[in-house]
Amino acid sequence: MRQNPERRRALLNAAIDVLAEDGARGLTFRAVDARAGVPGGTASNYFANRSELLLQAGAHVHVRLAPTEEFMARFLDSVPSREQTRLGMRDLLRRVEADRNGYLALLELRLEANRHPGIREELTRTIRWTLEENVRRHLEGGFPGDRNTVVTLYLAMTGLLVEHLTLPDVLTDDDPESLVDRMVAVIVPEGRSAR
Amino acid sequence: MRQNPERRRALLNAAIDVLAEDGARGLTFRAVDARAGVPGGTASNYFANRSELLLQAGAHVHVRLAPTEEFMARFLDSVPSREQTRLGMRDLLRRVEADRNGYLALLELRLEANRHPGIREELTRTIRWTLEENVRRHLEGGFPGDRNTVVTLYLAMTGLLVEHLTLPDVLTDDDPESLVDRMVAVIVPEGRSAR
DNA sequence: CGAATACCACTACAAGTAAAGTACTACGAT
DNA sequence: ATCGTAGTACTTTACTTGTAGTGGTATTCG
Repeated sequence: MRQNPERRRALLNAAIDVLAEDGARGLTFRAVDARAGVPGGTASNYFANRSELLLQAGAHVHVRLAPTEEFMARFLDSVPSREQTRLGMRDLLRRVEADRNGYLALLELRLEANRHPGIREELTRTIRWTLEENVRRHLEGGFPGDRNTVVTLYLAMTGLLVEHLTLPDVLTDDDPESLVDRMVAVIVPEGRSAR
Repeated sequence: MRQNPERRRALLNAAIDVLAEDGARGLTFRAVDARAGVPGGTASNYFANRSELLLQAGAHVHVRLAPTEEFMARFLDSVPSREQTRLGMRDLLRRVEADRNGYLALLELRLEANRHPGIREELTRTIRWTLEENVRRHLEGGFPGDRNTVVTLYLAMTGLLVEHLTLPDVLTDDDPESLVDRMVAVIVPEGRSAR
């Protein structure tokens, strides 16, 4: 088993792109080699088997999709309001559009989770933590709405991203940005926090 | 090319189950044969190639997931209210839980849509029509809320179903039914129609 | 009523494809 | 000089597909 961490990262990024572009069906060692631009057989030397590759790709996807520290700092410093929440959702949309493959790979991994308990645990833990962090920051920061508001927002945003990435022409009357705006307007109350 | 419609339907149902259980990676003619309990080579005789199989499975999934006529009639006869909307969402959840594989296959097909324009068109057309029908019925029926309400509800419900089917333990504090209830409470205004 | 025909189920085969794993050589860094 | 890695090449295995061929059944026509 080879150890070069830089190359390992490159292979994981390639695996994420392969997942997004060719689906779980296309995720083979050789396909990852090709996508990473390394000679055939390399991925074999870095991952014991397909499951191991999937698992590590699942962990790496969150690194790629995480918000920048800079944005988080700015968000936490702001005056809590519905408008700030709107900007937060817009930033999420922007990040996903900037790394379309990352989020598509996450969707592929969600479906793989039905078959691989290891991946299910990994994704559940990470996504659950992210959601709970969002709830905590929202409530402690004094943003308008309660837990249900945040959870509903999370679900609607998930639906929007799925729709936008897989069947963009279903919601073609609206560009996704204004769709986000109107979604926030429906879900988040206007005033300060309810509780 | 064989024509027996009963057998064709059985093969399509088997294809949907294979998609859900083994993913796009596992969808081969032989796997469909095995799942349908027919001798090997049968699916080859009913579908020209894999794309054709996917396309017809995509069309058939909507047949499996469609609400019963009986429910629709009862819904249309009811007095419009947030409570009725809640029951409608609960029924959707019930249907999806009753045909878990159908909805999972739909998610697999959504991801395949990124690669097959034919499937993308098929799914876009059907899902778009369904959404627009929901909007129309909601508004014409005098249910509370406007277009944004219905679209937001659709997106949140999509997110909820994705979450519930792929990573059920992310939202484990709440059983999905009460989650639906609270989601509707957040999104749909209490009173009669706003416009 | 019987025979012919058309369709289908099922078995079996043949060939092609691709994926995985590993052995081997060369190279570079320590 | 040695250890770990890059890169190449080969072998083996497994899987998938497509189709030919056979036998059975239902339907239609004389």
